[in-house]
Amino acid sequence: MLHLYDTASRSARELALRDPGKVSIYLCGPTVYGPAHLGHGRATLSYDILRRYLEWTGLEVRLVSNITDIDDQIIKRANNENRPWKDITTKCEAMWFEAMDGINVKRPTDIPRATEYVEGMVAMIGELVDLDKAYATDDGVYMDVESVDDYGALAFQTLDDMRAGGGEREVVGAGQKRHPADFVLWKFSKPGEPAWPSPWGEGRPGWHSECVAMSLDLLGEGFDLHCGGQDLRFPHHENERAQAVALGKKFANHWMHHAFIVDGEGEKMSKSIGNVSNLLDLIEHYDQRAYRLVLLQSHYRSPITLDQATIDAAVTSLERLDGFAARTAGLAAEPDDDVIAAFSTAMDDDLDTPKVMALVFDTTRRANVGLEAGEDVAGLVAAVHEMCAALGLELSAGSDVPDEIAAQAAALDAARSAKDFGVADAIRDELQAAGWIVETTKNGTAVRR
RNA sequence: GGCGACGUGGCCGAGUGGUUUAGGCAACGGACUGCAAAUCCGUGUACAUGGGUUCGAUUCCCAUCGUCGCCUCCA
Repeated sequence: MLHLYDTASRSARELALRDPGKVSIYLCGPTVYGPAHLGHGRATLSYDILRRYLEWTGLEVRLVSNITDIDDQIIKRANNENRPWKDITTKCEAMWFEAMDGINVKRPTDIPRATEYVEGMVAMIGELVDLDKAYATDDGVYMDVESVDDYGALAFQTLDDMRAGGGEREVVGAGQKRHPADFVLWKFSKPGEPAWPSPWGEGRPGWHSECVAMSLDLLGEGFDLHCGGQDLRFPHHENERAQAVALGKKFANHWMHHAFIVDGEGEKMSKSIGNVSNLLDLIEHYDQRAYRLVLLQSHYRSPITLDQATIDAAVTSLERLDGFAARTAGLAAEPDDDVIAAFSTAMDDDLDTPKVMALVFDTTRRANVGLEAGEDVAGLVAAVHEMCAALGLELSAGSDVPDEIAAQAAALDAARSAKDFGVADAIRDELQAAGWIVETTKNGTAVRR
């Protein structure tokens, strides 16, 4: 069974399942006000890998991932561009899923939108107010963090320590808050802003409430796993948890956080892989699988550098794996037990995908060696495919070769047999110029792309 | 200032108190090839700096330098 690092307990522990055979996961999704960037890619790819592995082990995964479609950033952009905010959210959501499809990230099983949950959030905030754990001010309704005993459990800091630091930062909503860390649950709207009714006045929900309402509604109390980026650990996840705790509800049983990508300069997010800073550009310019492979070759809790060289290296590695797939295309067998066992062991150890990729490459090499020696390597080949598939990495044995290209390959072989090397080289150059990968095998010339 | 993470060979990136190696990419040498490509074999004073613990540290501890994240709305 999977042992996964748990942020709250700060140790790797078994991912305990509330319901046997089923995994309930909540993943904080995007705010749809711009294109999906490379950072979003790491998030979704990391959890796609987790999800696929869990499914591979035979578990039924329910993955809820929300769309935040009402938020200050959205309003700001709508005002700047003088167009309806829904126009922005609709288009950005469509682009988001286009990007997700492009990097082969499976759709969540549930995709709730914030705007669909406003009533539920109002009801929840009402309960908090009734419990005197939330209160209204002139600009909204705030959560009283001091009413939550263990507030700071995910921040690893007490409220006093938090207050001690961050000196020069502006405290939002300062004047009327009971504590500087109190966060907004409901924001009163200004004229012209999108607004929903509430007992305290028209407004919109704060960011931290939607995930609580949605996760508890769709997954129920004590769901298995809550995921997101390390920057969400605090304040977002802390604040989600605070609301659930204040309501007396059991929240996530396990917390998983992934690290960021940085660019070659060590900045938080890449702005310069070539000209690429968003996912759709990346997919357009590079092998879609390259980013996934880069992530698989490092650990999800380590920050990684993503620059031109990193992507290029991954693209080359993929060509190597594709070449292997092409070379072994006809072989079919049950995957080698030992390899698969090693795979499971590594994955169960906090998703040790770097070790798994080392295993994939080692297995590939062993199979290549066996192949030349004329041994039966079908089990190894099948194991490579099994592992890659379980990680969402699809190997390509190449597309169909048109008759005319096959004819050229045959002509190349004929020229070589006749020791007519000038002709042979010319044909090879021609094929390569047309984008075909030309390989010489024992059975003659093989082409693919 | 507080909290968290991190500094590994040309690059990316795992890992470990001690004999032989993560893995990928690149480079170089070799096998194979008509030549290549692919594949395979082999090669490279690696573990930020200074102390300490230890028979022995890249791995543990302390300090220093540097990097990154969070400390109110960013994956």
